[in-house]
Amino acid sequence: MSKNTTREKILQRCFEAMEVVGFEALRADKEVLNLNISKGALYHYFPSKLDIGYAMVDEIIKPMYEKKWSDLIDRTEGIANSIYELIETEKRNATEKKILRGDVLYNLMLEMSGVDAKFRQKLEEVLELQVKILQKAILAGKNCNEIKSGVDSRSMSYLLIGQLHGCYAIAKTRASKDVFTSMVSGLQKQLIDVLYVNDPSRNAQRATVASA
Amino acid sequence: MSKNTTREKILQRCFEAMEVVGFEALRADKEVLNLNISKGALYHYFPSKLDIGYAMVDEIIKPMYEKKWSDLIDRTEGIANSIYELIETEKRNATEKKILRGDVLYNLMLEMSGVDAKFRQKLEEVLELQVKILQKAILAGKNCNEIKSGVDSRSMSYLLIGQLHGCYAIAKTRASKDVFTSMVSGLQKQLIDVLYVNDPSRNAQRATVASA
DNA sequence: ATTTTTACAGACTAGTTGGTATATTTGCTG
DNA sequence: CAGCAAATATACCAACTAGTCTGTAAAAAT
Repeated sequence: MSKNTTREKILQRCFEAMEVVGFEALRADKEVLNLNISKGALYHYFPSKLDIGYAMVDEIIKPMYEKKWSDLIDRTEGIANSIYELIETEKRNATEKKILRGDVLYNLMLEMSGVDAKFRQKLEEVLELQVKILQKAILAGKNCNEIKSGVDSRSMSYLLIGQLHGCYAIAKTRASKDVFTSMVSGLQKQLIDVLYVNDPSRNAQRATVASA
Repeated sequence: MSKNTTREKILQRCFEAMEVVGFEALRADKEVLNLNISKGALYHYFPSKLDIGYAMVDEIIKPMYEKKWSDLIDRTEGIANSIYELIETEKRNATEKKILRGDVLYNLMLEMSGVDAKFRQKLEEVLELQVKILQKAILAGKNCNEIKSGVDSRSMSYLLIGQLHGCYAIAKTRASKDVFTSMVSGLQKQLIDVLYVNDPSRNAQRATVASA
């Protein structure tokens, strides 16, 4: 899978630790020591801790979130259904542990946006990447009459991504996976009212029954 | 206003600093030194830094968020309008600086929920306080036929508060007040579709014209 | 073959952190 | 005013932080 170079091993390990504790609390030298990689090697590949952070965003997080929405890229039909299904996946993938950690990108956004300008800019890129994919999909959904013509694709994309963020944040504080799933379900219901011409949850049910 | 005791001065100053940099980055001793209060006094009133945090949540943040939603407490009519107006206020109060900082409670939730159990529990209390006020209001709104009977008051409350959180988070990363106001406007439009029997934005317009 | 560059190792440092120990002052009570 | 506790000052500390320094072994270039 991964190239398994020292640099990539460092990055992966630091990312996994950062997912759990956040960036500021990450102790990069201690993490890599567990891989029998010395501090010298660490600072050979990365001039500073912040540079590890930048690399994590560019090389791990950005591709990760691009993949997350990849179902929507260059679609011309079945879009309403796909969006609904992607949100459904978000629920399915939730575990108690993941909810306690929250979403890596969202956590980083709140932690680092105010701390370092370059970090903020890189996180903004990832955010914008998601928004653009979603925006294009909503536009296409309007074209094929699956999505109501009244919705503004750009602001709806921001809102939807922000709303998902909200679900993660509240569920993290409530420390409850159930809170997360029920909030996301509520979000889906809202979308059916606001976004879709037809109700995609029916298709989803059909699909679920068919695959059972 | 405030009692101006040493303890309260410490708490207020630490809170103001914490609003900007977060809890972990707060240097309580250096903050109070600027008030000519020594480290000895600080640790006389608070056994540890975490205890300062707990006190900030209990004595400053909790009342702050209770006040924020106080318009909804024990109301029996004009509820849809009041909710709409409170969200409108959120937009009005936004400044570029505030958006860069984000919302104190939300920031703390993401920063501290995973770090300290007692902190999480205290933040959960504040969250729950807001949810309960909103939930009661939505219930009352259903009673007086201002809010659609189909909505579940509890999950809708969570969702609404989470959605506001989402607006703050995205706007912080985009570093733009405009992003915030446009997201909140989008949220209001959704609520009109999903929540309200009549469109409260018309009343709001009427009220705005009348007060001008 | 020799020089140069890359990749690493690990001891070391300067600065910071939250917190303590001890001494001194203040304000109250009898 | 004596005595005592609360309030405050200040020097101090151990642990920890990100990052540097010096050195070396292997690879690559010349």
